[in-house]
Amino acid sequence: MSQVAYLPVGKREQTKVQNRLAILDAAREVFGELGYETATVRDIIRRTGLAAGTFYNYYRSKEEVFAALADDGARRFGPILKAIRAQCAGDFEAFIRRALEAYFEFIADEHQNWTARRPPDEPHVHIQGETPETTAVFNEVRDAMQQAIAGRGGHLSDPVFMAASCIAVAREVGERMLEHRPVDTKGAADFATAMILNGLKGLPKSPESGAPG
Amino acid sequence: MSQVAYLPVGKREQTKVQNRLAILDAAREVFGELGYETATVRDIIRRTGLAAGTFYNYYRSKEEVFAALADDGARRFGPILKAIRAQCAGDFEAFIRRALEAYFEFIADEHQNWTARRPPDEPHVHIQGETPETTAVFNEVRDAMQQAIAGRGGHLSDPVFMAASCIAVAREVGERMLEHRPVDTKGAADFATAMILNGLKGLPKSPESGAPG
Amino acid sequence: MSQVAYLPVGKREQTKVQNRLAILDAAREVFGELGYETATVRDIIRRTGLAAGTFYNYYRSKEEVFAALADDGARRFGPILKAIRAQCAGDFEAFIRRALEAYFEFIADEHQNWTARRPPDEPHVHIQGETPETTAVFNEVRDAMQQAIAGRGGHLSDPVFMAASCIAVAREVGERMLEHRPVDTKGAADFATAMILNGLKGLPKSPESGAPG
Amino acid sequence: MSQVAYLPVGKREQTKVQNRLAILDAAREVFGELGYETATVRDIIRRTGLAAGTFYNYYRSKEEVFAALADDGARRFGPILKAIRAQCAGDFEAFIRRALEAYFEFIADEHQNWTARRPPDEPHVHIQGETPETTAVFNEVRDAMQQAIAGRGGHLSDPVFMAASCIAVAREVGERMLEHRPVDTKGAADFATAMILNGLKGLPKSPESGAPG
DNA sequence: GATGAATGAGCGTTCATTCAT
DNA sequence: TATGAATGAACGCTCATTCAT
Repeated sequence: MSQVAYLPVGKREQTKVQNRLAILDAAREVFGELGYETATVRDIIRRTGLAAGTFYNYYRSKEEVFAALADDGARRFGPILKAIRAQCAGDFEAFIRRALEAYFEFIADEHQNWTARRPPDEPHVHIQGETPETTAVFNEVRDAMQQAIAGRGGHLSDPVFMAASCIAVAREVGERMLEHRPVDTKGAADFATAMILNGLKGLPKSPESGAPG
Repeated sequence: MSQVAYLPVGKREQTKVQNRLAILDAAREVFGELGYETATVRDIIRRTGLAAGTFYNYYRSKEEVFAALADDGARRFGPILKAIRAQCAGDFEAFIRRALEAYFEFIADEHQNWTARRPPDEPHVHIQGETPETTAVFNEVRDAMQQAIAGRGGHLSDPVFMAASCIAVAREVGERMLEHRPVDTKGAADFATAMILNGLKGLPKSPESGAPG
Repeated sequence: MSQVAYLPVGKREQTKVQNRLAILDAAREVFGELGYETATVRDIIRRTGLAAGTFYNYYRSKEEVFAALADDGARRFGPILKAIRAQCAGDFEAFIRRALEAYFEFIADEHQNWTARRPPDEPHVHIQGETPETTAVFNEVRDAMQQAIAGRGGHLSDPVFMAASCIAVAREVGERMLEHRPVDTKGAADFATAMILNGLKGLPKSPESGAPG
Repeated sequence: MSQVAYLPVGKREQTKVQNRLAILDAAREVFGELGYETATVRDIIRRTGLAAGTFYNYYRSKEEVFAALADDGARRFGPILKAIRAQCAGDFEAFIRRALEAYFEFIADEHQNWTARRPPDEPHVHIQGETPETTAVFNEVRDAMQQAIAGRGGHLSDPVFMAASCIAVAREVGERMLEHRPVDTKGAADFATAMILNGLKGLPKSPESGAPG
């Protein structure tokens, strides 16, 4: 009967953590399969085996569980990206290359973990590449790129267009990558890096091109 | 006493045309603001001041009014794009440049016409660049680009990644362009053209680059 | 230009009469095919080629056109039944027999006229036997039978049950008759008459059987 | 401390059972008053005092609650009828008599239970005898009669007319019976049995009587 | 009188959220 | 805290009826 708990690891707390994780997992699946709009809270809790009301003990709304997933992705990816920025200080090209590599690896992992959990051969609907987590990570890469581009001295055109373009390339290549077996993160990173760096290199030098500042 | 009516000009016909336009306009706004899933038929008709049932005198469903908007865009843009393809046969770079110009001009027009119709200073939520019409036009450009890229002889990397990237750049640059005054279609086209053509030029030459087949 | 009209037969009146008839015909068809609940006013007017609003120049509601059809049947059948009652005064069995014959002939005619008007081989839904008109005629026969039964001197059981039974037999046999080709009104009348008269003959003699009075 | 629960007795379970019954009762009333087509789900739930959505916690659709009522009747009456058929094998007249008795008793019970549940003197519209339950029971009797008639050796006229007539008599007599106090099932059964058996006996002997085959 | 678009109450149904147990 | 039935606003859509033309 004696129990010394240095951390909240009693039965109750374990259950709480487990339930929270179960909801998150289910939500990731459901959002991935159905998209945010089509997915319902019922879809999520049905997959956990918990009761409908229990959902609201953990998240106040469908929106909040979505945000929590995104947070989770950001929390795991944030340090990685920060390290890359530190290592590549001053070397723009190296930063772009390594950030893209990390991004593609993250979303490939995410996708793989999640699809791996399903029993094989079970009937299931087509699965979208985007989940809140991959979206959040994408947003982090985008912000980092925007800062890197905006902060770069030199002769380049409008940084808004530049960042938007780089981001767009990364997102699209990432989605295509996930659609093919085997998932080839190196190939995707090579392609996107070349496309982005060469594209940026060739841009007109005038920042007064009329593009928004 | 002589009266030659080239068009239906009775009051009834006028209101009919007006109502149809009002519904289309409202639908464009609502889809732009909320997206297809979130938008409801009631959102659309509420904005017209018409009664709920009246919507269904003009369109059989939410899907149909969406398709009508997309059709409209495609119908207006299709011939333009076809002419460009004919004129630039064989000249890939010229095709890319002119297709992008035409695309940016189209969405700029669309956006302007539509925002111009609103009473100024009326409170309204931020409006996304994407409407069914611009989406349809965008899809046409995408298809044309994919064909152009896939059909190009030579040593290039995976056309799936290439087309996806070009398209993504066009879309993102287009959205950023619309967010700033004055809307500078020339600047956007210059930027996107350079980004895409230079990006493509610098790609690794081996089709075995690891990209999906 | 001279026109001597003893009756309202001007163009206007003709159209009015024609429209009224067209609506009645269409309503008979539609009620027969779909039943009162499922049938819509739109179904009726669509079949006339008239405009929706025109319906309401002739009948105030779906209910009213239904009643008008019933009236029409009653108006045509009433004199026939009255004549039979006069001729068979005092002869209960003859009255039953001839009333049933007249009833089966009426509904067979009605059914035939109406199905005959359709172009052959045109696809159409299954058609119910009952229309407001046949229902009305049925009601007249029922009332006559109830009176005849109630008014008969003698030893019989409860007239409410008796009338209900006779009526039920007539209705059911009538419906089955219409379902078979060739429509055999004589056979139906023979059967129903025998069933009813023999059934009535064998009834227990006590009017105090506890049945409602 | 020992507690053996044979039935769920928590408050929740009680309300659930109560609600289910309330919905069934309301549905029986509404279908009886308005008929299946005219009745709406809202009519049903309004009468229970429950919220609109609650209906769908118990039944998936209007159709399903109707089927549940019919099932209920059939489930209760089926064994009774089966026993009668077994006991009367070969004795057609006994079968008819006892089947009719059982039928009239069933619908009388049904009617009584249901009207008893209403608060007395509350204003309410007249209620038809037919509910899904009585309809289902009636259908069972009909099927049994049709088989008995069709399977009987001998010289009789068309079984289609015969079965239809017997059934019609049973139905109509049943409805009249319910309309009068006190409800006299014995009187109704005596009457219907005599009417049917005598009616059948007196039928013309030739199967070529002109009735449809 | 004929027209047919406009109306709006009402339909069956869904679903995020609440709350008594 | 977990439960799951209850809630009720909102959905897409239908249709009897009205009314300006």
